[in-house]
Amino acid sequence: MSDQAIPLDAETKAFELPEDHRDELRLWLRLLTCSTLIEGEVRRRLRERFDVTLPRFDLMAQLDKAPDGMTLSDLSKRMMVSNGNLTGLVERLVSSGHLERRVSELDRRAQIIRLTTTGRAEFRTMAAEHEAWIADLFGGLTEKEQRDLMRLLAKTKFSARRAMSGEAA
Amino acid sequence: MSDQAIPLDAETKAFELPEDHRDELRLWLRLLTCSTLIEGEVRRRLRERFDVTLPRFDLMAQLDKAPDGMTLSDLSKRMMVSNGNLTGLVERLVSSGHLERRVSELDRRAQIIRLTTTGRAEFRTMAAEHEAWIADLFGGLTEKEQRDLMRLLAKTKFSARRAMSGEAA
DNA sequence: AAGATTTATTTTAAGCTTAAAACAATTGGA
DNA sequence: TCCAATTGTTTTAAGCTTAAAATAAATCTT
Repeated sequence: MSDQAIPLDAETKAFELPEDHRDELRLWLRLLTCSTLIEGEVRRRLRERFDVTLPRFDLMAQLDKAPDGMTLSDLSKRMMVSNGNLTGLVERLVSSGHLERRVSELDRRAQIIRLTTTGRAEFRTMAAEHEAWIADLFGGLTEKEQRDLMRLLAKTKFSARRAMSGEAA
Repeated sequence: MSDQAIPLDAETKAFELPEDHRDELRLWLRLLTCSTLIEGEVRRRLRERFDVTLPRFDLMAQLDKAPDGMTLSDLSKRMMVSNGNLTGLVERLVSSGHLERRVSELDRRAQIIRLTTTGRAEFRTMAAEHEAWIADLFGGLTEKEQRDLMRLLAKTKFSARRAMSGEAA
């Protein structure tokens, strides 16, 4: 009779055996590689073609969807970046004439940020080209593959959010 | 007879009609959201649990796989970051005793960077926990879904690389 | 209404990141 | 050999990013 018997039933976690999670790690690294690769290329092209940074483009993209403007807090939630980050970003885009800020009438702490006419026009030019780049970068996937990937990423997002909100699997 | 007749055959691109690429854009934004979400959480936990930044963790991860060390150039290729970026990162980790550098005997321009004994031990502690976090974050996907996602991301990476190397679809 | 809490934003300090220029050592020819 | 091109690294300038502290206005409680 063996002294170091290990339960055959994997569900029996009495010994808290270190499980092998290398597959999930590989999956994460691949997801990160894809994201980094594409983001880097988009960043490079935005700089090259329009002399604009990706964070500025992203900020303008959010505002383009909100004709009446948004507050900094709304923006920071949408963009998943810190409030302090936006302060500087908005400041630079106001200086360059792409954005305008006005104090909210309902809440004197808050500012409403909006695209200027120029800012909106410039953004739309960039956005059209940007959209074509993305289509090109994902062009090697069939429509079905794109749909499948879309679905799996939705599930991944949901899975991560649940794990982040502190639950049991 | 209509003046603004549009060719019924979508393949006939004589007019270069602006195509609709919103689906690819949505796919890209979802990929980016997943990546940002998970990366942010990993960053937060690394700081909270080990007081370490993600770039430092990533650098140590590369070096852990190379017992004999790597040059800065090798590292920058692997990590997809600039050389100048690594200079500072390595400098800080050498200061903290996690890394050591020695001049290559074959090429006096190059330095070989390695984990110190301490650095390696600390990294492995962190890596084990990190792996469990990732498994948790991806835990909502079945094994099949993980395999499918893996395959689709491989294809995405391939697609992006091809688009970046300047080819026709 | 006063005081406590929350919410919106800015500031600060530190670190990450890049592109471009500079520098240094190596390699490949003529 | 000498010189040009390449390769490995650092420096510089600018901008991005965050967490934490500070400030200010609104809201809630009693």
